[in-house]
Amino acid sequence: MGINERKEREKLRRREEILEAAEKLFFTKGIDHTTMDDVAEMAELSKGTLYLYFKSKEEIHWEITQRHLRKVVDDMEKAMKPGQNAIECLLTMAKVFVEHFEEDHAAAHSILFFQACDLKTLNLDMEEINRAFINDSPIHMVSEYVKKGMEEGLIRNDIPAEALSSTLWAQLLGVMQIITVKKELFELIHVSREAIIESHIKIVLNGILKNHENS
Amino acid sequence: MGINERKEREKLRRREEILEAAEKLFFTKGIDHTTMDDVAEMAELSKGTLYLYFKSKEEIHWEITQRHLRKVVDDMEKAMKPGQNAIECLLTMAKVFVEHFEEDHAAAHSILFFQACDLKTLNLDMEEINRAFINDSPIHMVSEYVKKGMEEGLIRNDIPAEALSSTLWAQLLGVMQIITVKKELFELIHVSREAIIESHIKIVLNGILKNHENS
DNA sequence: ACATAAAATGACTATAAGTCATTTTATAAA
DNA sequence: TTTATAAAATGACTTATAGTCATTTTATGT
Repeated sequence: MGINERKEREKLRRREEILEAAEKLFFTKGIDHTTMDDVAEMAELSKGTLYLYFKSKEEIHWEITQRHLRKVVDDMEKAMKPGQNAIECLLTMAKVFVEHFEEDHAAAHSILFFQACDLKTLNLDMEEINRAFINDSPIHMVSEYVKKGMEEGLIRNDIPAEALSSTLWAQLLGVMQIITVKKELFELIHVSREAIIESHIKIVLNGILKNHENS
Repeated sequence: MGINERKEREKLRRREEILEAAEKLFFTKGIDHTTMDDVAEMAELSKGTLYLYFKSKEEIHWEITQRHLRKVVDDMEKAMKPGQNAIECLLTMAKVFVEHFEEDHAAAHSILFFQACDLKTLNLDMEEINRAFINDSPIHMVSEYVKKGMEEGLIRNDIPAEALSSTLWAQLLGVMQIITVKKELFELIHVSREAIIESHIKIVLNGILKNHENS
């Protein structure tokens, strides 16, 4: 009785189609200006059907963001070169992340939206939060290399690895957010996007390196 | 003919009343759950009247946020003690800012909202942006003390002061954002709010201090 | 061919921002 | 005091869009 299996596949495929339609629209007209009617039309389905596959527009948005983040993690892993030390790895990761923001504005917008979005309003269950943030998100990879860096004696070890990693992630997102949404402001004060990123990297690098004077 | 002056005062007063009503509601029921009808009722006016004084709900929100930021700057200035060096001043400022976030959740929410909000969607004119971000915002004060710190030889001077200040601000906001909206996530991985803030301060402090080995 | 369950539909409801023709109020002029 | 006019205020209405649900269509098994 392979019919149920086939139906299951078809349901997943339809889900995919909806996500693809939504992603295309989010990319071209922006999330805020994409309505559920737009998504339904693009997916060649009725609006009601969308709600059989997703419980809200936000859930669609959330799923697409998760994909973007998985893609970033994937690209980060590909960019790693053997023989790099932990610091070099972290710098590579930051570079890949920044490039993603430049190359895919819809992805950037999505990631920033959920970065700014209150977890409570998403009412995901704990398992989903766990999976999304601990396993699929770059924050997990940051944590991995921070630990490695501490073991290698390159990164200061007077801050717990989890706290330090979360902080690095939060700081980078803060920087990416401000240069993305407050672009005009920085033009006004003649500070370029690149200058801010460079400044961020310099500060953080200096901030996390083990100080050989004191250790 | 003092009538026009009196009318002008009354108009400003009414504007104030609307902002006060809105702020009260934002504080008690949150911005998202406050409708313009709510504000109108609280201000004992009709909804139409609100739109004679503000062009949108967002404009009311924006004005209230500006007030919160001015209050923060004010408190920062009060907290300064004579004889503090630039680094101590910057630490005091960070402390005051963090305390504000703890004490007034509505203010925190407002500030984070506009931090995440695209400048373009606000369509403010350049003058207003200038006033808001360059004059009234804590970022200006950060910049002032960063420059002082560079002159005192305490802060590294291989990064332009404006870029460094903007970065510090962006990083701190990124950290405040994540600990505010992703509280549950950090509970899950057993990292406290305080641990993240401490970690942030340590990294940044170490990151901006002039390295006496290299200079 | 028929019965049943699963999937899909789209007209409908709900909510809330923003508008505008009309009414009310305050001031100035006759 | 009455009347004309401008300023301020009103609230019913329009618009936009997320989300629902009774009904219809399609697919499967008997």
